Amino acid sequence: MTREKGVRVRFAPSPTGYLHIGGARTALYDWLLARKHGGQFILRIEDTDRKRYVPDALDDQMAGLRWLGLDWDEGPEVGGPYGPYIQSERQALGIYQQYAEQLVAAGRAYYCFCSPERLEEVRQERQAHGLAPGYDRHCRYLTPAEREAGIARGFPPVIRFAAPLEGNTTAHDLVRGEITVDNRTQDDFILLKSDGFPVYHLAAVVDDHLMRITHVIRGDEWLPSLPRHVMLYHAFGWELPEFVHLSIFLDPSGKGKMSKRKKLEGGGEYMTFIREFREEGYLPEAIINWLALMGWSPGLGDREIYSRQELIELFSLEGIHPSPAALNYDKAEWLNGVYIRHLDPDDLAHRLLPFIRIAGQESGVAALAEATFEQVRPLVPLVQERIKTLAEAPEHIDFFFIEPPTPSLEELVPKKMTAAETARALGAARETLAALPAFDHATIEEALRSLADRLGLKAGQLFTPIRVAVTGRTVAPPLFETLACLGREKALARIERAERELLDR
RNA sequence: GGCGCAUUCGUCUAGAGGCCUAGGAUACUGCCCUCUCAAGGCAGAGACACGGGUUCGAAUCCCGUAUGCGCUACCA
Repeated sequence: MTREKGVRVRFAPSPTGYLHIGGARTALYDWLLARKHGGQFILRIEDTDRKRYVPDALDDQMAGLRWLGLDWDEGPEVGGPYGPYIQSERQALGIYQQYAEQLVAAGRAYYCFCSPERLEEVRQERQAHGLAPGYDRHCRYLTPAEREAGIARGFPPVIRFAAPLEGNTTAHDLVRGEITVDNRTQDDFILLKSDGFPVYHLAAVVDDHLMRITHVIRGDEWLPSLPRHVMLYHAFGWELPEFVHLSIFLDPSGKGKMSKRKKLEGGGEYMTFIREFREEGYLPEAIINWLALMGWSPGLGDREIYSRQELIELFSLEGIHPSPAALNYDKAEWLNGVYIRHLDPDDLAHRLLPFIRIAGQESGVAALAEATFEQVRPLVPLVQERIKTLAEAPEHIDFFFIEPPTPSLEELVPKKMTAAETARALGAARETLAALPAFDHATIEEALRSLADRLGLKAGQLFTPIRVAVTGRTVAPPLFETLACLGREKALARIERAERELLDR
């Protein structure tokens, strides 16, 4: 049933906001289908609502898609044989006007001169009578003279679709099956607005046809208007594409629709824009993996990690779920951690660098803000399996760049030890470290472990004060690697500082 | 209000009439490992919305109820 050859799919966002997580998932499914079948993924911009236009939205949408690696074969900036790919530009060419007029000429559409005020009155009256709110088809039955009078009045008309007055319309959705509506429940909806711009229904149908789209994958909110689109295809005499309506995302509680940035019960906020995931230090490959499995399943049942290539190979429309999904941020974090751990250390260092610099700028720490790849690369093994997002890295390694605050006695002194004992242990450790022929992980570990033995201390009793002295905190990366990375000079100085702190009190 | 879509552990999901004592993942809890934190290993708790059918047999098919969501614009 699926026409697999020559698959052409489009992602058609409106530039009314930043690239949203739900939009990104739609784009991903489009892209996966196109890549799987060697077809084309087209980006089309539906900017027919000039009131809601947001200037930097388009750039954000494209940047988001590119960050995710969802490259489009036709669309803005890359061109293609069916352009232009921005609807306002197509409108300027008269494309929608032409097709709307074609329906008027065929008796399948008509000019409507009703004012917004009259439409509002009609709506209220119909509602008061328990009817579905909608248009009363007043202008559908205008005489030629009345039509002339309307035009003469100078009020720019809209063009409405003359919906069939009887019978049924049947539409198909690949994941939901057949949907049949009674045509009497359908409104004479507007095709062309009085400003000459098309309404979504006209623009989408015309462009999908003209661009030879084979599969329309879009949000669930379009399902109720699918019959309208089918009617339009029929009126034009065009072949129908396949339709797939994706269910929406719910907020993390699973109770409400997730739309704009919203508050969590706990008081926090959750992310909804792709740019936020990027800024929080998520890897695009992790987001792809996460999103792919949110609303679709390869049916294998026992795997969570899929590479981009595997997703392309396994993807199929049949695996798409009809039910809404609540965003599982915990899983996104976990997945991101998995991907970070699998990264090549050089690669991770490059990705970490901007986050470290930004953290430095925000905290006013010049050494962090000016961090270099050469400085960061040796620290990668210390953080790689400890971070879930790139943005968490700076807080793990900032003490390499800046003198940590003097630790408190409470942090410094292990349980069952006195301040004096701790100071003695630190002194012994300092002397041992100072005398070491080399200052690498293995040498340090061997020396410190045997020192603990000689002092009759447990490993933790010796290592904890050293860690606190050197890093300024009780939770830090493994000690020996940390010391080796810090360098002997700084390590010794910090230990000595802690000793003084212990003795002074 | 009308019309439509949906309903398996908290969450993402496997499940196409007997393979289900309902599987995996995440999150949570405990134990192990261990220089802290992680990572890793093991274990535990946790679901077929409800009610009727159909059938020898239903998470799977049908009907109803409930709940959630969507649409009902010269927005998309």
